[in-house]
Amino acid sequence: MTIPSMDELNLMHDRICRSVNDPKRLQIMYALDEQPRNVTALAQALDMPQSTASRHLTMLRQRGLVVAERDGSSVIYGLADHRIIEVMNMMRNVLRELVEKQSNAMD
Amino acid sequence: MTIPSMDELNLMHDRICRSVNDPKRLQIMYALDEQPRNVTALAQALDMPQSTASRHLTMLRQRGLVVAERDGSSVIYGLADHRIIEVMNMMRNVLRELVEKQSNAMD
DNA sequence: CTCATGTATTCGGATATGCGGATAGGTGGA
DNA sequence: TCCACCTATCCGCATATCCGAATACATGAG
Repeated sequence: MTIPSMDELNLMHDRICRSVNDPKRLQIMYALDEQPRNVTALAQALDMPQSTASRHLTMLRQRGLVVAERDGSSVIYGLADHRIIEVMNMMRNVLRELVEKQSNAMD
Repeated sequence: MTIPSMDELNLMHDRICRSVNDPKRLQIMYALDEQPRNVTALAQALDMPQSTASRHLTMLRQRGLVVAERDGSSVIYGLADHRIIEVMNMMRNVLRELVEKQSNAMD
């Protein structure tokens, strides 16, 4: 894997990093990975206003991280690619190490 | 790996997602992984103002993603954990799939 | 002590982002 | 066609983020 060009970095930032740069969106993606849902159900499950859930879903959908499928009058949202979860889980692992190092530094 | 709590998501966002949410910081981390450097050298290599490089480095350092070591009058910065690169590379892979899907969708 | 060099921070201003109530728009059943 | 329900968007406002020149601060050499 070579060193990425600025073009690739810009694209990566715009599509993925931005998407992941909000705790509620992280929460939404984990929830959708666990179980696809419509906006209302998602908003209720995560205890957030419908407009907030819809806004985030629209954003994630535009970036291609989330997929929408119409089902009657509602729209079922699902995760486009499970590897997004793997990316986030890897970030969790890195985080753990960071926190650990930080505690050691207090000695 | 269990579903993360909001606390963990907030921490993850604050420490890692935020750090990664800027193309120049992505660039900086790849550069430091390839070769630790001082601020001036880094700024020159990446063709950005010294103040910009320093500001980003300070930010990454506070989050623990980057490590600083004094060497005389200069400060050598390096990547704290190579797995950060792995996270970014995984994002690149996901990105490729997204872009591919997007092209197919144009048929 | 003074200078040269490298680093960190300040500053004003532009831009981006998030929020959530209110509202408009779409969909299917009766 | 009317209604109930679900979804998307609008709006005003608050906050966060980034920039880069200028400036302050730190370090080591002479």
